[in-house]
Amino acid sequence: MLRDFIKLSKAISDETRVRILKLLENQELCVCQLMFILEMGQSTVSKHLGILKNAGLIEVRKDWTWSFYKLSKEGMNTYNRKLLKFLSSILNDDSLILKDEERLREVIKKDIKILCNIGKRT
Amino acid sequence: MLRDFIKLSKAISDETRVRILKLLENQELCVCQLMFILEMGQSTVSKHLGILKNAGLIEVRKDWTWSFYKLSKEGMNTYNRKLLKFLSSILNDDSLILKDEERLREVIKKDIKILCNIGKRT
DNA sequence: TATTTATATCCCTTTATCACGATATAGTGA
DNA sequence: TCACTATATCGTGATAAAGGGATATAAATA
Repeated sequence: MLRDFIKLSKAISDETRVRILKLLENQELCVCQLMFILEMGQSTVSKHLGILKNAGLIEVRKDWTWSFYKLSKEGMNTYNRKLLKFLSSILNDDSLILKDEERLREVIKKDIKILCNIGKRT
Repeated sequence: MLRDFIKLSKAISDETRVRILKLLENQELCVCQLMFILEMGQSTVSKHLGILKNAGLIEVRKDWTWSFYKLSKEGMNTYNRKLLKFLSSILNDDSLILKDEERLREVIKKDIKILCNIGKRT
């Protein structure tokens, strides 16, 4: 349906959301980890994740007190599957994407408990 | 580059522009023909065509007094080529797209000179 | 040259989107 | 139960996009 396609298309028409998708290609991440990498407020990150989830591109896994987001694997329609595959093939040498991945490597070295508290006090 | 991808993505994040692209899959069309099919004002159609052209998805051919738009063939980057191919594979059974193609068949039966005058007086 | 025609551009109004702070919710641990 | 934490949602102001009328431009024609 055209409306579904537009919804999907709008979901990826935002720099922050593309950055999130590219980050999630590496591994699942929680909101506070993304806050740290993207240097954005909690409500902003959460809303972007909501839009991506609503478009069916990502899914959540609740673990302890954190919500871990990852790229959708199952139950995806044709558009979404093709799109994620396409996305994974592009932008891998983009400077901003590379910078984000650099920051991702920092993040996964830190204890998530400490990181999220740091994130909260900035 | 991420910015280019976002620009492309925004270009296809609008129902009217996707309808235009799907119409141009059939054949090249001028502004007044699109006005008739889409039932939209001249400035609106022209602006959408400008956005698609700016994103590199379509190109113009001036013939007589008309500007005929068609899908880009050459000089396209990877994103655009892949995207147009993807677009051609989807939405072909969407009701609105089918309705547009129905209307397209009407349009190409008419003399373009008469059609464009009709379009102007509505 | 003056006029008509097709299209592009400008301007305005309405609507959508983004980012953020504040608040709500839901689960954890004391 | 009460405080704490991670996330979601609400409200708001700023910016961007959509649609359309009015105007500008450029080519064709009288």
